[in-house]
Amino acid sequence: MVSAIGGVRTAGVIVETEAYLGIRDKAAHTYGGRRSARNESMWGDGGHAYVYFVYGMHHCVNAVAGRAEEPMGVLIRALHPDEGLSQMYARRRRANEDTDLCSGPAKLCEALGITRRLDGADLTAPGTLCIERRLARPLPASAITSGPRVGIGYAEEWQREPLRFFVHASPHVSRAPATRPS
DNA sequence: GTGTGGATTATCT
DNA sequence: GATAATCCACACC
Repeated sequence: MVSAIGGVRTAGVIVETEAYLGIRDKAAHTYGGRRSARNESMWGDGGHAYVYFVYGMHHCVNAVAGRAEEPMGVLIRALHPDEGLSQMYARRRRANEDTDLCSGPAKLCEALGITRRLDGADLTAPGTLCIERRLARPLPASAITSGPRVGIGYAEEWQREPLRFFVHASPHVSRAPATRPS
């Protein structure tokens, strides 16, 4: 994932995501067909960004995945930063090491300068925000682990669905693999 | 190292 | 008026 703001590129390899499965997923902003100005871009065609603001101070970014009128998305939870690190440190004064820059959905938005101004951006074409192929070859499936999603305690049975995906060997994921849910 | 609670505001009811 | 797809600081072990 790449941002280019004010001519400065910052980028990293996506190492952690969560899936949100549309109107039937209780954890999704679009559960039950809820549609509003805030989540409008989730209802557009896939390949665009959905950027939202939470907890009065944080932004998070999704890649919209469904077709138009199918509000599915992939929350980008962590990156392995590999370009524009000095700019990331400038945006995140509190970070002391590379693993503090993008190891969380709100952190990576701060590091890449992503705000609601970029809501709806086309991720498939070069621009201020886009997703590029950054690895020479895809990771093997064995490098990726799934587990329960994070921060959605209100979602009842959907809470435990293994819809979080992360590269288990990466030190840049947002937290250690979840210990078994009883 | 681990656990707990405060910050802070857009958005919806 | 309540809630939220989070992060950070600080207390305590």
